[in-house]
Amino acid sequence: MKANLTNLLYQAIQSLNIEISQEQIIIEKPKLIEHGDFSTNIAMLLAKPLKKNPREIAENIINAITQNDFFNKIEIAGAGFINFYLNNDVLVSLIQNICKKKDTFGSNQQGNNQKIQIEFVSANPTGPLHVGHGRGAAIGDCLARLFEFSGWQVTREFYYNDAGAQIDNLTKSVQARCLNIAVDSDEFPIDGYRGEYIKEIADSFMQGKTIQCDQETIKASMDINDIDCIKKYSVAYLRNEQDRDLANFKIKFDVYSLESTFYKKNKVAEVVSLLKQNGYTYEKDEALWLKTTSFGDDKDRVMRKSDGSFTYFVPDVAYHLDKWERGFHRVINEQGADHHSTINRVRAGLQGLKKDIPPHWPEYVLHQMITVTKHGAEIKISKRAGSYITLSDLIEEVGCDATRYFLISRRPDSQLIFDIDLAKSQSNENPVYYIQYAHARIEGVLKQWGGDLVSLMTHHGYEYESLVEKKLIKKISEFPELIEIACNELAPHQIANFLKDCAAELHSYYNDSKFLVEDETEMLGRLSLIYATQCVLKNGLNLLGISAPAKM
RNA sequence: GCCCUCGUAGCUCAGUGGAUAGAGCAUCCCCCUCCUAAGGGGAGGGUCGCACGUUCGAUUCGUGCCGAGGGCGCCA
Repeated sequence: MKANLTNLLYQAIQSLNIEISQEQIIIEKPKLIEHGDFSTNIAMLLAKPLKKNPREIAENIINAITQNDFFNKIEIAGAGFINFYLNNDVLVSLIQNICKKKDTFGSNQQGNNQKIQIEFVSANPTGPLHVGHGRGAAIGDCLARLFEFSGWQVTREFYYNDAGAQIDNLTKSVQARCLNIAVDSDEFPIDGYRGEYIKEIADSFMQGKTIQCDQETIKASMDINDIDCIKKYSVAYLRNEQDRDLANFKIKFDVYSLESTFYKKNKVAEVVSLLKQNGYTYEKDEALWLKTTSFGDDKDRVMRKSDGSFTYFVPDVAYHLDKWERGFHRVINEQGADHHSTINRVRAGLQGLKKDIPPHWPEYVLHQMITVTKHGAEIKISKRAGSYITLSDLIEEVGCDATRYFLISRRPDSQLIFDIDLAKSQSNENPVYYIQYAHARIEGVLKQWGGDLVSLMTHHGYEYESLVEKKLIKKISEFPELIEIACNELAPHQIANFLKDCAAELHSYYNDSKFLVEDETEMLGRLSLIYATQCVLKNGLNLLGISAPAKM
């Protein structure tokens, strides 16, 4: 429709002998329905070069517009905007098109079936997932759904460190708890993990239980000095717990990548020697450094510590080289903003390999911190995890749907306050229920009607005249454009906001008009509009991973 | 000190180079003889952190300052 309009304007302006390129014509969708379905500011842009009053130019343009099949009203407004109003036939076909496309309405083939990998959560198995992981999970999964809806072949991936210093730390903590050393005792490891879950793992280990993880069965040896077994057992225990939390959050990964595999397959060593060979490293203070300053970093970074082990970003570079070699020319990493310093290092490492990897590959979406409040006060402590609120705490308190909604509904780069009271105790006023209720209400009407849905795709003769109808039609027809924007800007929160607005328009319509009326033309016209709205709500909720109930 | 993100209504947050800056919560008023009131209609509430610049037009872009959070480890 936009292209049609651009073309229409282009023809008109050319016929006035005004020099212009198609790209200069910007079509907007006015915020207010009173300003029409489309508008353009072209007359204002032409005012300066033509040295003419913008309203006068607008008038000339309107007079030059030839007959067309789309608009029944074109007028000048404000400082020189030209507003276009769609005619009823176009509105009817917009609605019927949505009803016909149903589940696929809003989807597109922008991705052209190319591969994209989205890495998210990537929590190390050293404790239960916290709310920050939850935010990452919601954002990452929603991005994945958005890209699938946009014609991409998506791989969801989870990377974790199963070897480094933090795992040793976990092992020592569990061992200390096996020995019944209190967490506040001087004998407890200084940087040890102090949450209750460490005690649970220790107890379970001392009872000689077995754990099933990644097709491997691990039996607790009950031997306090069996460091290797404690390590394997603890990691498996926590991996299982994280998987359970993610499953409760309706999130599934396609691939899990382990840091240790990049050591085992010699990939880390290969990366190091390649960087050395390309002249991007030097020795200093018994450590090996990477010249990240060659790629815009403010200082060089240590790759190999003086104790001989590598810093975390070296295997990360190996991992990303692996992603590249697996054919993912588009990769998005979703992580907490506290990790933002890795971006430069990983990209610098990849550039240093001289493998023709683009400088801004991979892409990153960083999310800011979350504050959880209850009864007006911040809460920081959960019993099991000790120092933080877990994702499962949240899901248990407010449910999966509401948790997902609140974690996705804000821009990733703004700090977010998760108000448990709002999400839970005032659940009647909750946006997620508000949206779901709109969907269920429509279902109720359609069920009561009980007619053939096909008749909603072929009806004719009804005039959409009321303001509520026009606003609703405008809203739902913007859905495909919204998908493109959310996908291009990596901004899934826009879906949540859109759905809330869409539900609001529906509720207004519901209160304003009766659908199951005597007049068949009237009934079918209105029912087709709410059915189209239901399709949009359902598709949108699905992109957020939130259920669309038929009844509430 | 340097780098990144943010600063919009009492609170939580959207949004935009253009038309009267929006929503939810909270406050106040009104609406079920009627397809689900988990709903709707209305009222009040704003120096879009501050200043300067670019522009026909800035809340949006740029610079500086102030404030919040994060990063500046041979932690991840």
